[in-house]
Amino acid sequence: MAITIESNVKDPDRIRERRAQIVQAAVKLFTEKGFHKTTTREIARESGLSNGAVYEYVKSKEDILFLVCQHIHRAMREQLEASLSPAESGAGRLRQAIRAFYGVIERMQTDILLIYQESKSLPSPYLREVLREEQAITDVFADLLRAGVADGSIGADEREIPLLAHDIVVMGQMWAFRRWGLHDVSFTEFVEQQVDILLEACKARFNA
Amino acid sequence: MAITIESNVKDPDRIRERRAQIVQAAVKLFTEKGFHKTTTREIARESGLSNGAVYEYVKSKEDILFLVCQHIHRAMREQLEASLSPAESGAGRLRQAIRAFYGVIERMQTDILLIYQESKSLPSPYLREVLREEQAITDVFADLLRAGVADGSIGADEREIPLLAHDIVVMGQMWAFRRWGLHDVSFTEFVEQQVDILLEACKARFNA
Amino acid sequence: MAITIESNVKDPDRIRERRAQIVQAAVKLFTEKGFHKTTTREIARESGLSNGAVYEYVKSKEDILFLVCQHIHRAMREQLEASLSPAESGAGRLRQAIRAFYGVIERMQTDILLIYQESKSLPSPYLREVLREEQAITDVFADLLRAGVADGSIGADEREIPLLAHDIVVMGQMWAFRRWGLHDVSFTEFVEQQVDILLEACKARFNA
Amino acid sequence: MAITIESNVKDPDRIRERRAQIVQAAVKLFTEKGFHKTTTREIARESGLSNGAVYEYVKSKEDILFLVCQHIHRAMREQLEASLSPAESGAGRLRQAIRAFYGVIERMQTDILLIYQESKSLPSPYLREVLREEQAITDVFADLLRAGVADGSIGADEREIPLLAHDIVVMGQMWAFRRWGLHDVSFTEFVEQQVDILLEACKARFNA
DNA sequence: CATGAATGAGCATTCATTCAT
DNA sequence: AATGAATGAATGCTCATTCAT
Repeated sequence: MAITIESNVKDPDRIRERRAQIVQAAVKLFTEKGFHKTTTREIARESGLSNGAVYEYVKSKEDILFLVCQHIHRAMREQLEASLSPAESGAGRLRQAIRAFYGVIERMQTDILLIYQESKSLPSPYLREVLREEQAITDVFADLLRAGVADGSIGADEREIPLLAHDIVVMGQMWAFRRWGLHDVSFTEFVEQQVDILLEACKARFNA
Repeated sequence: MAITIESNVKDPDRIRERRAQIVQAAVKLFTEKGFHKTTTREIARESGLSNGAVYEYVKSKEDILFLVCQHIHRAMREQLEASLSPAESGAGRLRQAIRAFYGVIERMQTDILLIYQESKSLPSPYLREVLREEQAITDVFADLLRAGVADGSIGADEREIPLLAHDIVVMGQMWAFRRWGLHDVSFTEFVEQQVDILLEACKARFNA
Repeated sequence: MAITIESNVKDPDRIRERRAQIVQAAVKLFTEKGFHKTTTREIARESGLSNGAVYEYVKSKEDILFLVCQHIHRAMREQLEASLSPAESGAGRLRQAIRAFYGVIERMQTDILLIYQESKSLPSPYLREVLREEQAITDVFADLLRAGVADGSIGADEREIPLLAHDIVVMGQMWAFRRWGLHDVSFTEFVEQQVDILLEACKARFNA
Repeated sequence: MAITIESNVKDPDRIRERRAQIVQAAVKLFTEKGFHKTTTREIARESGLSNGAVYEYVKSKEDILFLVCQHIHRAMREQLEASLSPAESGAGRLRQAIRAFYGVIERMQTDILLIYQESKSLPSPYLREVLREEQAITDVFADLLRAGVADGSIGADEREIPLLAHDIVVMGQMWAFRRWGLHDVSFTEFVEQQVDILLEACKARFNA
C-alpha cells in the first residue's frame, strides 16, 4: 500500500543516509525558492552529491518532492505522538492533543507551508499518499473526539465528527498558511482562542 | 495603489475584451494543469490569440496569473456583495454573510483552489496585492463582527475579532482546498455546522 | 547610380519631412543603443510617427540605417565644404582642408562612430553606396594633394597619393573611434600633431 | 583583474578544448554573417556540440564574443612577439616591430575586422578588457618609441609619443578596415609607405 | 495617408535526465 | 557506486513587418 521510491542502489542503510541528505537539501531549497524554481543540480550541490548520484536514489524530481512531504509528515507525527500526554477524560486528552499539535505547527511552520504550496505538483499516486497522511492526522482527532463521546466528556454528534476533525487541523494550520494576516496575534492567544472555539464546538465537558 | 498591468495596446475596450479572453483561457488551463505546466502558447491558442498578441496585452506570464487572481477576487466580491441582504441584527447579518460567502465558495471552488495553489508564484508586488484582497474579504467579516458587538447581538471581545474573521474565511475555504477529505459531508451540512460553530464562537445572540 | 529608397507616399516634400523625423530619431537611438538593440517601434515613437507610418516612408529597418548614414555623410560634406577657405598654395589649401575636416570630425564624433560601428549591417548595395561616399571624402584629399603637386607645393609622388589620402582621413577619424585611448590628448594637440605628420609625409613646401 | 568566463564543467583541459571548438566555429560564423545574425544554434552545430553543451562552457552569447576577441588578441600578441627581432638601435627595433605588426595584420585581416565591427556588442566589463588589450598593443609601440628616445635614435618629444603609438597601430589596422579603398595598393607598398611616414614622424635617425 | 493591432517565425537559454567512464 | 559531461526538447518572449480600417 505504502508507496516505495525505487533506487538503483542495494544497501538500504546507504539509501537511507543519502536520501536524508537529499531531503534536507530539498527542504531548504524548496522552502526558499519553491519546487519549480529549484533545479535538481542545486539539490545535488546542496546535498553534497553529484548530479548523477541523486538519480541513483530517486527516479525523478517529483520523487524528491514526495520524499520531502513524507519526511515532513513523519516528523509531524513523531512530534505529535511524543507530546501527547494521557489525561483523565476524553475531552482533556483532546485539548492536550490540539495544543500539542498546534505547537508542532508552530515549530514546523515553513514545512507545513511547503506541503500546502507544493504538494499539488506531485504525480497523483504520490499525491494520494500525501493526502492519506493528512487524513491520518485528521483521524487522530476524529478518534479522540469519538473517545470523548464514548466517555461522555464530549457531546458532539457522530455526524459532526469528521468535519470537526478537519476544523481542528485547518484552524491550526492556518497559523502557517495565513501567517501574513496574523501578525498581530501572538501564538499563545491564537492557541487559546482556537482551542476555546473548538472545544465549545465539540461540546466538551470537563467535569464529565 | 492598485497595480496596473501595462499593455502596448491603447484602446481600453479592446484591452478589456482581449484580457477577458486571456483570463478565461488561463483559468481553464491553470485549473487543469497548474500554472507552471501551462505554456504561454497554450494560453494563446485557447484564447484564440496569436503568440505575439498575448504579449500585446500582458508583459509576462506572471502578469497573466495576476490578472487571473484579480479576476477571481473581483468575481468573489461581486457575488458576495450581491448576496448580502440586510437583516435586523448584526448577528443576523453576519450569519447571512457567512452563508452567502460559503455559497460563493461552493460555486467558485476551483477558482479558489487555483488562488490557494498558484498565488505563491506571483512576483511579490503582485502577491502583496492579492493578499491585500484576501485581507479585504476577511475585513468584511471583521466589520460585521464589530457591528454586531456594537448593537449587542454579538458578545465577542475586540481582541478576538481579527482571528474570528480569519476563522470564518478559512473554515469556508476549506470546502475548496480540503475537498478530498470532505466527500462524505454535504454542502448543506457543511454550512450549517460551520455556521453554528462560528456563531457560537462569536457569542451571537439573535434575541438581542 | 545613387540609391533611392522607395516610399508609398507621393508628395516629395512630405517624404523629406517625415524621413527627417525618422532619421533624427534613429540617430539618437542608434547612438545610444546601437542599431540592433533599437526597435522600429522605438524609432516610431521617438519620431512621433505611428508604427505603420514609418513603413510608408521606408521599406525596412536597414533602409533607416542607410538613410542615417546618408544623412551623416551629407552633413559632413556640407560642413567640410563650408569651411574650406581658399589659400595661396596647394599645400596651404590642403592644410586648411585637413584642419576643417578634423573640426567636422570633432563636432560629429558620435555620428562618425555610428557609421564605423553600424554600417556593416547594411545590405550590400547600401554598403557600397556608403563606402562610395567615404571614398568621395577621401578623394577630396587626393585631389588637393594632386593640386599641390601640380603647383609644386607638395612633393609627394603620384603613387603615394591614394594611400596618403586615406591616411589623412583615418588619422582624423581615429579621434572618433579611438576616443577611449586619447583622453590625455587635447583636440588642438591632436590636430597639430597629425597635421604636422601628414604635411611632412606629403612633402609640403609652403614657400613654394 | 583578468576576466574569467564561468563554466559548469570542472576539467580545465576539457574546457580549453571545447572552448577552442566554440571559438573556432564562432570566428567563422561571426566573420561570415556578423555577431547578431549568427545564432547560438549555428555555433553549436558548427562546433560539433549540442545546444546545451555550449552553455556548459559559456554563460551567454556575449561570453562567446568575448572569448573570440580574447583569442584573436592572444594570437596577435603571440605572433607579434614571435616576430620581433633585436636590432641595434631603438629606431631599428621600432621599424622591425612595425613591419612585424603589419605582417600580423595582413595575416589576421578578417579577425581584426571582426574585433573592429563587433566588439561594441560586448557588455561593458568585457569591452573594457578588450580595449585594455588594444591599449597594451599600442603601449608596445609607445615603449619602443621611448627606448629610441633614450638611445637618441628617435627625436620625438615625450608629449607626442602616445598619439604616435596610436598612429602606428591605426595606420596598420586600416589595411583591415579600409580594405575596400586600398585595392590598388600592394601590401608591400602599403607597409613601406606607412613605415616611412611613421619613422619620419618619429624623427628616427638610423645613424644615431 | 495614417493608424495601431496582429502576426508568427525566430532566438537565447534552461534543465531534467542519461550514460559512458 | 559515483561522477559529471552531454543531451535536446521545451519555453518565455521579441520584433520586423503587414494590413484592415
